[in-house]
Amino acid sequence: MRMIDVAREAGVSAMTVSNVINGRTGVSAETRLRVLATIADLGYQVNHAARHLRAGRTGAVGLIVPDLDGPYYAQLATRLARDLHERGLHLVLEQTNASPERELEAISFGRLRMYDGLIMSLLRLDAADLDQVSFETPVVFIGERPVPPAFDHIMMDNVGGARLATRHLLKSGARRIAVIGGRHDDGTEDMPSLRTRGYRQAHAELGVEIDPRLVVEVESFTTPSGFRALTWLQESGVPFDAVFAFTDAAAMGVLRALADAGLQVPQDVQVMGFDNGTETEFLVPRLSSVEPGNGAMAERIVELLDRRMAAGGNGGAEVPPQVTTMVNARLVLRETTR
Amino acid sequence: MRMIDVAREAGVSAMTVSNVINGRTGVSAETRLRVLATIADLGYQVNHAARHLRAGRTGAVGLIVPDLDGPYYAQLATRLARDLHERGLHLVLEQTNASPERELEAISFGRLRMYDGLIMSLLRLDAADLDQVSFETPVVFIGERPVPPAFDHIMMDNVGGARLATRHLLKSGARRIAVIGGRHDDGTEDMPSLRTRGYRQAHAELGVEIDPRLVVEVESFTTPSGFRALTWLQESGVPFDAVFAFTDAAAMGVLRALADAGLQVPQDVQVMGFDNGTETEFLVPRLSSVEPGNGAMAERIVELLDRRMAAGGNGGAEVPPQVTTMVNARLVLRETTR
DNA sequence: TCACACTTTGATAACGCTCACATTCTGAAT
DNA sequence: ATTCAGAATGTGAGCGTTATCAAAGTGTGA
Repeated sequence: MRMIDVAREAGVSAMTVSNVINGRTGVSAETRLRVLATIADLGYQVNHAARHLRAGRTGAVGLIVPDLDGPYYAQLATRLARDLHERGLHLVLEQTNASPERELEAISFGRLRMYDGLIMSLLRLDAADLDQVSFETPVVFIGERPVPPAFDHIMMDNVGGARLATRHLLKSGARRIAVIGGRHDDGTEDMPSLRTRGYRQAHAELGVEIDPRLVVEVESFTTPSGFRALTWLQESGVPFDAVFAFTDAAAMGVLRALADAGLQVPQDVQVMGFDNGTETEFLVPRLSSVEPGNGAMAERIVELLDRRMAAGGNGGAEVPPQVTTMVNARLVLRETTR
Repeated sequence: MRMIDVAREAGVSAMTVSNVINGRTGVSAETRLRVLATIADLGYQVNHAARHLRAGRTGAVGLIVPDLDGPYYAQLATRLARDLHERGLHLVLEQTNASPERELEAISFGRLRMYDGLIMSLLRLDAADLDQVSFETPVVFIGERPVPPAFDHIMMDNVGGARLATRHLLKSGARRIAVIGGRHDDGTEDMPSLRTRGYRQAHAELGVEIDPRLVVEVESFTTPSGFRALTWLQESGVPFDAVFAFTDAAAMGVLRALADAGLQVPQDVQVMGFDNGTETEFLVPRLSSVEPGNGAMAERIVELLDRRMAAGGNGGAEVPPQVTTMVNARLVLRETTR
């Protein structure tokens, strides 16, 4: 079943059928109706491959994320899929497992051409690696790795959110806030560094000293990782009266480790997460968390991508690249804080 | 940059380049090396759209699931993506939000052609709806909805797993086991009915009566749904000494509701989940669960799909459709059971 | 009646690849 | 030398769509 078959049946040319299907102007209402009826009649469906080959459009948007088993990206994917579906686009998922090779592979030219647009969360690659890649495909980067200036980039309000969370803990009496995923050096502009910066700012503002032993670096921000980090901290004998975990997933591991240690939350130790995922509401005890504006962020991503897809490519003069930092982080206080 | 450009540069025809790229026989080692060198030299990448149009292959496998924000499908997707990647295939995700319209849309002919193969988890559609759809694309169904006999179908050991779980609860002294997601009628062959059947079998074997009020039907198997179900049960005043939730996600909601009610787990009430997701290990208390053989299931899915993709289509005489029921369900006992 | 603008429709040629088949080459057997 | 099998390589067509531009149809004013 090809377009030409529909055309023959409707007594028009393939071009007219194409025009009807793509909503182009220059088709009389009468013809349009006849063609539409024939399409419905024959149950015709366009061949995406042919359209892609000829027109260079695929109708698919790639989302490249480090993992999907954690709650954060799965929830982001769900939101994005919904928003893109409204615009007639598909979401195709690729996982990199946070490996630089897989990140590079995912943005390789051949792969890129599979998509009309790309939403990419980098964890390992940085600007230098990206410079080699010439993006004709519109891309929106999310996350905190530095990105070449030609690209759209959306970041959470990491500093602000972390500052807010830390202020709250300090004001509620905590004086020794362990930070799971923090960084000792403030050199890089990645998520851990930025959130640590907010943590430090809040301490500075309220005049509280930070014991560097409270800053626990971790390899990943998963639940097992959070569990291990807190177990290690506990065993190392450093006293603490609050824990700020840089993701909800890690906070879940922290809660588990605290329960194992027989510590009461929030009486003995307060706990704060980051992301405000749907699961926080159901943990025991319910996790207080930083809501970074997840819904607004997904909308903004799709909006930026749409704009750039309409324009054609990245860094064009017509559509200057946007760097958006979400600024609406707020706290959602539940049972793990006083 | 086209294949013909590589061919010209290497002093061969496009067909030879194609043969090299696709690993076909009939190319001398010398020529192959020269072509490969030229490809690397020019940085050539095949155009998937053209290949797809001409050869009818896409290199992509679709996974159609009701949701991704819950842990179960996200973890399944992660496993599948890994196994498929090993075979040079992509995983493309589509969510149906458990709506029949979206399920039908996902298996519509036009969509199907985007994929070399499809892994489909049905929740709402049944055999009658599927009969209308002529599948040329290889499909493997997962989950418990009945499926036309022409298709491959993989099911968990629902009855066995539920029986195992219920036996354990009964043997550890429970006499009033609430079942979240159970079915009162045993008519349909879907997941809730099958697991309820295992629950009934275990009771029959050990000669324990079931109070029908303990069988709580739910709309979905999410955490909020589990929470609501248990809250409702609690408020309705029906006594119970154990809860068997048909998914870990629902069990998580149950644990939260029990904590709200001030009930101790497992002293007052034992809790058992199903799926043995990665999060069970970190809940407070750690959730005992039925491990249905998730890893083996993902492998089996890919294996079946691969076989059928090699063969061409569904229900062919050469490759008779397989209905596989995984039989290796086992219990993983943690802290929510005695 | 004719010229002219404007709207609607159609013919043709790609897009880049691979299938089917044709051709050339190699070396051993006759 | 000649034949021939088998391996290596090339030729040409066409997958289904859409961009371009040409052609036909429609109506208006001189």
